[in-house]
Amino acid sequence: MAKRPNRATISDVAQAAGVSISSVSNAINGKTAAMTEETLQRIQAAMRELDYRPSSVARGLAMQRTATLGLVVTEIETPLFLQAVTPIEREARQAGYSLLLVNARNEEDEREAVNLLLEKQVDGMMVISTSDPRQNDHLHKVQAEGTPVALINRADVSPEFDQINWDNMTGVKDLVRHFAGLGHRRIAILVGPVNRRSTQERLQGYRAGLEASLLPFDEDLVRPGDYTATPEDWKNSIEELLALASPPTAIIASDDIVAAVVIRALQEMGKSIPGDVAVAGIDDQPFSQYLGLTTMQLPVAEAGRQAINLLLERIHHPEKQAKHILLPCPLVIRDTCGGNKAG
Amino acid sequence: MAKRPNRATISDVAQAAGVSISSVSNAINGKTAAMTEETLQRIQAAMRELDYRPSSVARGLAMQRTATLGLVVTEIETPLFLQAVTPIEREARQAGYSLLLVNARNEEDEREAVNLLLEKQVDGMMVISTSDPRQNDHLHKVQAEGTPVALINRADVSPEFDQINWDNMTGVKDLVRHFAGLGHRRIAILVGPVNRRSTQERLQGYRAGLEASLLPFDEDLVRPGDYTATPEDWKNSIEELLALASPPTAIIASDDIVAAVVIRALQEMGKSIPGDVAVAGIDDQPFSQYLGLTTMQLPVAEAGRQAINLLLERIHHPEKQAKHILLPCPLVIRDTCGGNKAG
DNA sequence: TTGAAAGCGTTACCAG
DNA sequence: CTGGTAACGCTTTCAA
Repeated sequence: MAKRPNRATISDVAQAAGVSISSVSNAINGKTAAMTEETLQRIQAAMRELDYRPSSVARGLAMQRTATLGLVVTEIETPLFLQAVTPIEREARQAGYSLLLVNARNEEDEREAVNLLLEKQVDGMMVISTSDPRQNDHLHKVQAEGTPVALINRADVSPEFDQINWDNMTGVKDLVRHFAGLGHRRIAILVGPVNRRSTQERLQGYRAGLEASLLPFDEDLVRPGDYTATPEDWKNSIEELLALASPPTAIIASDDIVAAVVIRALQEMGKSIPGDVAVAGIDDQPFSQYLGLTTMQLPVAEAGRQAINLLLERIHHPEKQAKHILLPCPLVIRDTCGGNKAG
Repeated sequence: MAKRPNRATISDVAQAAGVSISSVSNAINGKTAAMTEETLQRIQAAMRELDYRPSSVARGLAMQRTATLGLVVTEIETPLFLQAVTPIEREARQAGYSLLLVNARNEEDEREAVNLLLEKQVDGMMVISTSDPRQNDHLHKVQAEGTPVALINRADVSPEFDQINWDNMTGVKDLVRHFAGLGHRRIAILVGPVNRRSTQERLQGYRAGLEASLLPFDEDLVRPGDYTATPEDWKNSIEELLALASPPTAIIASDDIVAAVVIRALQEMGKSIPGDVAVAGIDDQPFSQYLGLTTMQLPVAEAGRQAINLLLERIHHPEKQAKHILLPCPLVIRDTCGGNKAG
């Protein structure tokens, strides 16, 4: 726990350059308008000489802003949300901010995480999580204390937060209509945890799609699952589905990984894809393109980009109203749904 | 850019509790041994009352340590290294540290990133990157200034840094021997960028494996590629490989994604896997298990875990010598190599 | 155009 | 056992 060897401070630089601390400070912060060329030169030389690096900690204390943003990510089964991290970090840094990353494993952990970020005095924070219903009172308090918050995939009803959400509803509706357009009349859907808002929206989209295609809704074709369901569970679901008197010719999986499992299961059962059964996923994970998987894209990176931009906007203009953005989930048509070149 | 409404400070608490600032500070930091129960109670009550949260910025300035660690990740094509982030964050937080995440897009960017972390006065930093040959002089300077550095996948020769590397050599050797043991005599390998150290090691492992299996080395079976090679490029490679007078019966892909492409290409050519051609990947990405892909695992999460533990160790005991750890890359035998239940 | 000095919120040392 | 007070490194205001 040894203290680090003292690095050069602003006063060292001032002394070396033979000027006052304020002048060095001004030089650092580009308030160079009213400064002799010579002084500036001397200061810069001294800084280089001493390998001076300003302390953002001290600066943070003095200015009451840290140039740091917080990102809280709920740890989920698939590393899906991690895809938002890279673009967020990029935009943050471009705007002169650093990123403090915190993982939250559950709701209580999230509170702790938020608290931590508050102690670190971040200038703003983003929270990305699954769409389970949650309490957001701690986040309201954060905003009340003056730290802007942007939410991804939370669908909080209050207009107070900047928010990005995905249009699961329309996405799945489009998917169903696409299948219907391909001639499918029995379209099954595997869904995740029912309490999750995304699940609800997808089911709505499913029904809406059927309706728009003049297809009847059949309870038997909806298989509830869970993100913790094992591959075995999903395989069983598939078998039951295919054992139906009138089995589905198309299956929408709850995510791309489940889709991959479904495809394997079907192949093991000797079914051809999409010949016997068409399949689509949800997510558009990186590997999906290599599977030729048709899927509904969840634009995670885009969500991150938009979230941080909203956040930055509001940090700079706290008086402006928060915005809610509903991101479209485009269909990515590849091979597993048929009708494509690879048919 | 409005200033945030002033939050309660330590002196507010002191005033409210009718004690001195020092006492509050002591209470916060658990130096509660020599304190009246009553004073403590009063202080705690005041803290709760005012919703007091200590400022880590101020504390950082006073203590010259920020309880923050930096993580520099080179942005790579596949999000492979992101798998290290979650475990690193977890361990960091458990140890009382926060994580500042910085993405570096290239070498120059890395310098900038490191500088940023230095300004933020992190107590230590980790760098994870591809194994291209690099200059590490800036990192040497960081350590010289007293900030410990741990490296993942850099294979720097100097003993000065804590380091985690993967034993690509042995891993690929094992893979080759596994194939040989299955009766394969023509084993092809697709490799990434040749200047990358991992590529070199894998080629060494490849040769060593052949030798150990008494198999001849055949230049034709080594297909150099590039992480930027398109799926088309890899398909062409496969076609050329299969057009050989004596075509391979087993293929080791340069990573799991390439393996997925290879598998698709083979399937499109009407080959069965592993019946006609066995395939293995390198990485063990999350999706690989759903493909039934046999692969050489790159224990990324484990590398992260070990790196941060080394780093923490050295932060607390700067006098101790840095350690180098070579992490084994175990084979994950699944279906695509044959010989397994799924044959 | 430059400099002195007062904060920023904590910790840590040293008297009382 | 408690309370002053001097750092910590920087920004900012106000004089000169």
